[in-house]
Amino acid sequence: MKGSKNTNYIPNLSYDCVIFGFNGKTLKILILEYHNTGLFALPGGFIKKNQSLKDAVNKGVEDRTGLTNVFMDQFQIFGKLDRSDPAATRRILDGNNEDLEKNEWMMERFLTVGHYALINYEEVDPKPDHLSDSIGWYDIDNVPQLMMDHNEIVEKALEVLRNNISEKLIGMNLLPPKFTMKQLQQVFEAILDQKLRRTSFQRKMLSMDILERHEKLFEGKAHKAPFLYSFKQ
Amino acid sequence: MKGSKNTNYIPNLSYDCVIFGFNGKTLKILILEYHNTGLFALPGGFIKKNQSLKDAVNKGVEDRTGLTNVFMDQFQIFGKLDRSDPAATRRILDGNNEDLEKNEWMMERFLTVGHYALINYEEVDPKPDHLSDSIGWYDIDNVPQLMMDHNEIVEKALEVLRNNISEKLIGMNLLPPKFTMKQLQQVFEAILDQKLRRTSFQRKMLSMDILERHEKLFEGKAHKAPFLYSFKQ
DNA sequence: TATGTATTGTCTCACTTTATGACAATAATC
DNA sequence: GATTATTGTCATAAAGTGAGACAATACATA
Repeated sequence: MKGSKNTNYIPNLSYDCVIFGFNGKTLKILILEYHNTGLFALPGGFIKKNQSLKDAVNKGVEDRTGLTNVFMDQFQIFGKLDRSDPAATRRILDGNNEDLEKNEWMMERFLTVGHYALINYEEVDPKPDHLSDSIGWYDIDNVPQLMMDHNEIVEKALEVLRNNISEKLIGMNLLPPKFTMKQLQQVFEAILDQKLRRTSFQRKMLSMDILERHEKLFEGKAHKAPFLYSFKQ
Repeated sequence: MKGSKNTNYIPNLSYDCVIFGFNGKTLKILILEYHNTGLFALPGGFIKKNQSLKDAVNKGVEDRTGLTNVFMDQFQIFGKLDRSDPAATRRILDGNNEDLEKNEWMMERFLTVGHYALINYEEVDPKPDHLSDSIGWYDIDNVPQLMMDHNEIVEKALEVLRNNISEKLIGMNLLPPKFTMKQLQQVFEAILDQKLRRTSFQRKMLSMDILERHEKLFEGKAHKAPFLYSFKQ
């Protein structure tokens, strides 16, 4: 996008992605901060004219996390008239010494396609892109003020994640390939933001016939070692 | 959009809407046929540059059904590279003696925002728009071949409807304000495409405390008259 | 080596929800 | 007045869930 009129991208349309990770205790999301602006935002970008939406988002997430084959889903397009903020865009371009005139198209109204991604926190090495100072993990209940309507996008993403966790079993994407029952429970608890009963949870998970039991995990702790599990198939 | 370059609309972005109705027996959707083309399609359209996505879709549905305040929700954006079909668009414009050059922008790649709407079948008087020959109801299991990826959009819409019917109680939008328990059950059965148990269904609906019971409905049939219900609030 | 500690896997019992069938009530017909 | 089809509700069985109990066990400590 650097130093050119917009001949490459679909105009007026962007994507944003709420990237969830789980560090064993709390649910986190990736947020980036733009150079010299104090502006926080979700990772996002534009769709090339010869690129599918899916490819565009995958590419964006890969660039920022180094991960490929990330579980990801779009959940809503945000299309309000007043959601864009050209002043903020201008500040970002200014802060990076980008040519304003040549990026005029970015000041227009944008609709954005909201996505969420679930990734294994431990495998990720977030990298800031060329416009950003930093990219980092924030606890889901401690998200700073974000630009435009990005806070609303985060709220919606979390809502969708909560609705989907039980039926679609997508929580697996937040864990390493092998995990203990306790870890699985902690993921559910972090997403739903409520305590679950250990015995009921275990019974339910096992009865669903989706887990494969492996060797035990010896952590060196003074108690019975738990089994490791993976998702079947 | 008639006779102008595209200065009014967001380029490369459209909406399509799967409009569901229920005639008492089967679930139906509205499909339109373009003049002199034999092309069937979902009702859809473009978003004006100074119009929110929601307003655009509401307007489109109102124009075609005469209904305002229709229950509607977006469920997915379709963004594959090859989903557009400029040849079909050209046939539609040709069939209506529209100026091809002035509508050149319509031949570009489009992403579309899929919506579904639920309406009271009996209140609707579908009207073809100026490009269309006819608009009419089709049984959900007897949908003709549609242009572009519209069949896929219908499939997805139905899937989303099925997933949402139980938890979000959106089925009410398919019924008149007052209805019998049997009618309500028939809506569920049509959407889920499976028989439900009368007693369990009734008990569940009543236990949810969402229905208000009214006078009985005397249909002139030789059996006990059922109560009429409406949704609370 | 023996004992203590924290956590795990599983079981039990009470309680709630759901499935399935039974049955009386009733609006219209014969 | 008897018949018919459907409705509203109850009875019982089956399945699922909540809450706690308890033995098993991996390691720490003595």
